[in-house]
Order: sequence, then C-alpha cells, then structure tokens
Amino acid sequence: MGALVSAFWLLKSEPDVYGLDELERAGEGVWEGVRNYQARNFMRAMRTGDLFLFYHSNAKPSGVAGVGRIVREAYPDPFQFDPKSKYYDPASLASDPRWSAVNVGFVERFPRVISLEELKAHPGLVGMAVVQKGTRLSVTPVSAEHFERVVAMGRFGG
DNA sequence: GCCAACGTTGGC
DNA sequence: GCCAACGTTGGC
Repeated sequence: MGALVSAFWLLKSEPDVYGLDELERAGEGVWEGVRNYQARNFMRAMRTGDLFLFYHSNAKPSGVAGVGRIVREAYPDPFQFDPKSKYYDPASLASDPRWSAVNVGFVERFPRVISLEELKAHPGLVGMAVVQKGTRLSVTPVSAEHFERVVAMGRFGG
C-alpha cells in the first residue's frame, strides 16, 4: 500500500528559504506556501511514498540537490488563515480551504547539485517541465524515466 | 538588479 | 468574456 511508489515529482524551493539542508537536519518538513492552482492540484494528487527531486531555485547554481519523499498527503495549508503570514489569503474559506500543504521526508543528498544547465544539456531529459523555457511551476510531475535518469546523474555524475 | 514569461485580477 | 495592468517567478 503506502510502500509502493506511485509517482514522481519535482519540487522547487529557494534554499535561502527552505532547502535540502534543512530537510536533512529535521528529517521531515512541511511543504507550504504554494499559491498557484496548477501546483496545488499536483500536490493534491501526491500519495504517501511518492518520491520527488528537490530542486533549488535562485541558487548558485540552481539545480537538483537530492531526493525527498511525501510522508503526509495534502491537507489545508495553515498559513492561508494566518493574517500575519506572507502566505495569508483572505479569500480562502475555512469551510473550503483554497491551498494545500504536504509533509515531506528526507531521502538522500546527491554528492553534487545537478545544475539546470546540465539538465538542459542532457538529451534524455527533453520534455521535462523544469528544462522547458518559461515553466515556472514550483510543483511538476516527473516521469519515472526522467526521475531515474536525474538520480543516476546525481549519484554517479552522469 | 534586470527582465522575460506567465498567472491573476478587475474594469468594462 | 476580453484584455490591460499588475504581480510573481526565477534564470541570468
């Protein structure tokens, strides 16, 4: 049941805000603050045990730093109801929360970050959302093939 | 810090 | 429902 990996994802975060280092230290964390409907819908489709590529955006270099796992499926993001939070959404109703969060766990850190440049240059990753021009979505599905390929690059350099 | 890309909002 | 204005993302 929950042990089966059903899907793969890529999640973007700015490491200055929330990075793989922090997830590794804590072991588990909350993926919150997503305020885009498409990304939210993907989050709601996540299942416990799904694996994801942890992508560092606005970093030097930007790229995939490692792997995480979904440990709790989507639930209402508490920050949408907190007027003091930058993620506060006054239009979201408690009876029908607009935004979701998931909990994530640490799986592995690659020996090196696979930069966006490398991802773009790899012929086996054509079509992956993160390498497509103009794709800013912070949550995207990844095919099993692409996921395995990036993990292989991260572990073995290529 | 700049700016292209693109999502959202709101006037009409 | 159109679309201009505005805001955000994120590479560079």
